[in-house]
Amino acid sequence: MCIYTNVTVTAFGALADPTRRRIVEALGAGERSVNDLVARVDIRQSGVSRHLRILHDAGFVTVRVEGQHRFYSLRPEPFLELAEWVSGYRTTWERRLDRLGRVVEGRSQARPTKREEPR
Amino acid sequence: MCIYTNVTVTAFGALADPTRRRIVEALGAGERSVNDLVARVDIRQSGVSRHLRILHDAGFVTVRVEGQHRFYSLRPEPFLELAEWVSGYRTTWERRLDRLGRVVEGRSQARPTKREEPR
DNA sequence: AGTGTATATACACATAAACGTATATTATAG
DNA sequence: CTATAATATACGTTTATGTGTATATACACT
Repeated sequence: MCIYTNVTVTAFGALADPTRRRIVEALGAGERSVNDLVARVDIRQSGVSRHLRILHDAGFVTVRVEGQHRFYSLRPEPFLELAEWVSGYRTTWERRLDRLGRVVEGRSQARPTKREEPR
Repeated sequence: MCIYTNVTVTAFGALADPTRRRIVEALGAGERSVNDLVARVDIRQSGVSRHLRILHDAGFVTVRVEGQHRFYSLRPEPFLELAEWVSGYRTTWERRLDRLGRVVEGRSQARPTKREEPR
C-alpha cells in the first residue's frame, strides 16, 4: 500500500543519527573495514559496530568477510527507496524549485506542475 | 564540504517517527488543520501539535493562521534537500537500479509508483 | 600452544523521545 | 461577559537510543 510505512520506516530512523550518516558518507567512497570507519568517527569501535549493525538491519550495508576483517559497503536499495519516497512529494518540492534555477536530478528543468487542492 | 551534516541533520530525525511521516503524508494532499490531522493519526491532539512543532522546526511545514484554526502545509525545501542528499549517492543506488527496470525520476517511462492513500 | 589483532556483544548508564493528562491561550458565539 | 472550540504548552512517566567499559569470539602469526 503506502510506501511510507513499509521500508522507509527503518530507513529514516537509520539516517537520523549523525554518526551513522558519517559512516554512510565514508562508505560512499567505497567499502571500508570497521577500524577504518572507527578512524573517521569519534566514537569507540563498539559504537561503530553497533551503528553498522543498525545500518545493516536497515539494509544500508553489506559485509564482505575477509579473514578477520569485515568490509562494509553500501547497498543501493535503501537509497532507491528514499529517492522514491521523496519523488512522491515531487509536486511539493518542485513548487519552489524553479526559482532556485536548477534541478537536482541532472535533468534540465522542471515542469510547472501546479496542483493544490486545500481540502 | 559535505551536505550530510548541514540541513539534513534535522530532516531525517523529523521523518524518523512514523506518526510524523503519516502527518507529512496527509499534508501531501494539501493543507490541513490540526484537528483534521488528529482525525487521521491515532494519537491525541497534544501529540499532533508536538509533532507539528517538530516538523515546523525542521522546516517541513508552514502555518496559515485563520481565526482559531491553523492550517499546516508542506514546505518544499526539505524535500529538495533530501533529494539532493540522495542524489549524492546516485552512483551507489544506480548500480543495481538498471535491473529493476525503471527509474524513479520518471525519465524512462511508466513507474508503478502508486500512492495517495490517506488513511 | 600462546599472543595479538579485528570485530561483535553484554551490561550499565545517561539522555532523549514520545505519549497522555491536565492546563493555558486565543478566538468565536451567544 | 461567559462558554465553547481550536490549538499549544507544561509536567510526569515510560520507553528508546547512544555511549563507554568490559568481555567474547574469531582469525593470524609465531
